[in-house]
Amino acid sequence: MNENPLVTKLGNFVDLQADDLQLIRAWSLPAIRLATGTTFIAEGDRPERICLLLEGWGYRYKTLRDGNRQILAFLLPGDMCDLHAFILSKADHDIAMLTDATVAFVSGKDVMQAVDSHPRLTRALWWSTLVDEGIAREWIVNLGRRRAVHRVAHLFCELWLRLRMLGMTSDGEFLFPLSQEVLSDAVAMTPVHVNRMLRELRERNLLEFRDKHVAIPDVGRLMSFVDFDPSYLQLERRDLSGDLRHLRS
Amino acid sequence: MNENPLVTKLGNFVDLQADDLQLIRAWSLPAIRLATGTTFIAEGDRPERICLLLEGWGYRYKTLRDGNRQILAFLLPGDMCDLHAFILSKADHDIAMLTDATVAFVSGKDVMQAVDSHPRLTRALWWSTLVDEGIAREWIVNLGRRRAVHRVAHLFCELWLRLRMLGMTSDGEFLFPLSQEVLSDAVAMTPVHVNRMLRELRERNLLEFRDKHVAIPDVGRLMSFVDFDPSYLQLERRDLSGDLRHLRS
DNA sequence: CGATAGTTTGATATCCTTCAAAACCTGTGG
DNA sequence: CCACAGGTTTTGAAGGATATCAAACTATCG
Repeated sequence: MNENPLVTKLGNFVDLQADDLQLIRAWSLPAIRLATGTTFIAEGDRPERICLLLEGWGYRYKTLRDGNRQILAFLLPGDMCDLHAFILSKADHDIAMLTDATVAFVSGKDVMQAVDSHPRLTRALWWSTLVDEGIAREWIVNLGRRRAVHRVAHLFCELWLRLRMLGMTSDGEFLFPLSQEVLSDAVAMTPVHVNRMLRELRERNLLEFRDKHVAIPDVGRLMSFVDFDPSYLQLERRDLSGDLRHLRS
Repeated sequence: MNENPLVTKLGNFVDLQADDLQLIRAWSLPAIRLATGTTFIAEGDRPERICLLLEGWGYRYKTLRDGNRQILAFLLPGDMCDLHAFILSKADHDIAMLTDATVAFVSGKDVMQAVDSHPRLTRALWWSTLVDEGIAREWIVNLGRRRAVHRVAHLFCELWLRLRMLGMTSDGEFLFPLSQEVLSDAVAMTPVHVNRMLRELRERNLLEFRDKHVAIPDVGRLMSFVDFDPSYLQLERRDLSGDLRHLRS
């Protein structure tokens, strides 16, 4: 967690070289504090700069006309929150902070220049947007085909692995700063029912809650409870064998 | 529909230059016929080549251990079916054909070389994966927050617009080769309930079915019925004003 | 014409929502 | 240190949307 979280994340895909690292570190300054609840991208915005999340939790969501909100993704340190909005030139959903956070704003021009001159970095950024897409697809499966208990449990498995990769877990537990209402908008249920499902998970000894922390007594048991398949998170270092070796280095 | 569908699609984002076009056209040969039901990517595969869909319908899906299937996306002409699987080096879901189809296989090496040498084309491909991500996110909203009737109606709005962009609609109608069972796996309902929702849409004069075609008597009415917001499909040509102009051309 | 897949309808079961209220926290001011 | 206010969590009871089960009907194709 001392390393720049974007470096940690992209390093999972390519061996970044000195100049790539320098670029990323330059992007990460100056660090800016944002308060819980700050919306920094609203649907329809045409962002001029890209927000890199360095610390704290954010989320993407859409609000329907009837006021219902669906959370599309949780944003964790290392995530470039609105890269897609910049590339597509127009945001199709809102992004806001769930906790106090620190971010850095990178000018879009800088990123696009880097894209044109650093193919290795470009591929790494592209890769990271594809991982996000994979997460979105698994979210579809979760909402479409899993029962309430499993839906909630699946989300905790995902968060566990993403946070662990960032070094933000310790001893089978992590900081979980979200209210049950926020959770309910992520798993598409009522807060009341989320509450009951959490109780069930507690009673099955799959999860424990203290202060604002979740503990997972036995990660393996939780994962087998939901039949969790982590491959969509692309956590294993890319395999270097095969045709691609010459493209890296 | 005479133009190469990938050119049509990417042309929506950048003005492709002669060499980009040449490359894409070269990718599109030789054209290969695939029969309905062919699976060409299974979860865990590490594809060496990328499949470009030229004609017909495909779909992405995941199958859970209990046998339930969730369709993640429909693939239409111009879609590079497994680009992400190639970039990520491992497929996290299956891809198969819903109709007879014609495709072209591009070697991954060729694509990656193009990526390193044609920044404009790279950005266009990246853009197209981001549009797919936007579609996936809207799918999340659809499954999470819309009632059955609206869920089905929303899907037809999306298909209408995507097909129209490709010139595959005529006169308020299009070829819809899917069974209600396939549809039910896309909208996460039982086939029985899909059937009832289709009846309701028919009774409301929002949709009509003949042979294997759907007709939408009044697209505007269908869209306002679901409160459909097309912005996630990124159909408007990218706005050329602002900081970005120098990056294009 | 029969076989097979897809569509349609009905009756009953269930998961989740909705509505309502109590209990519990957390911070704040007196 | 207590009282109080606002948000969050928890519990209960009843209703509704969708699933499940079962079967008839229809279309298509050899």
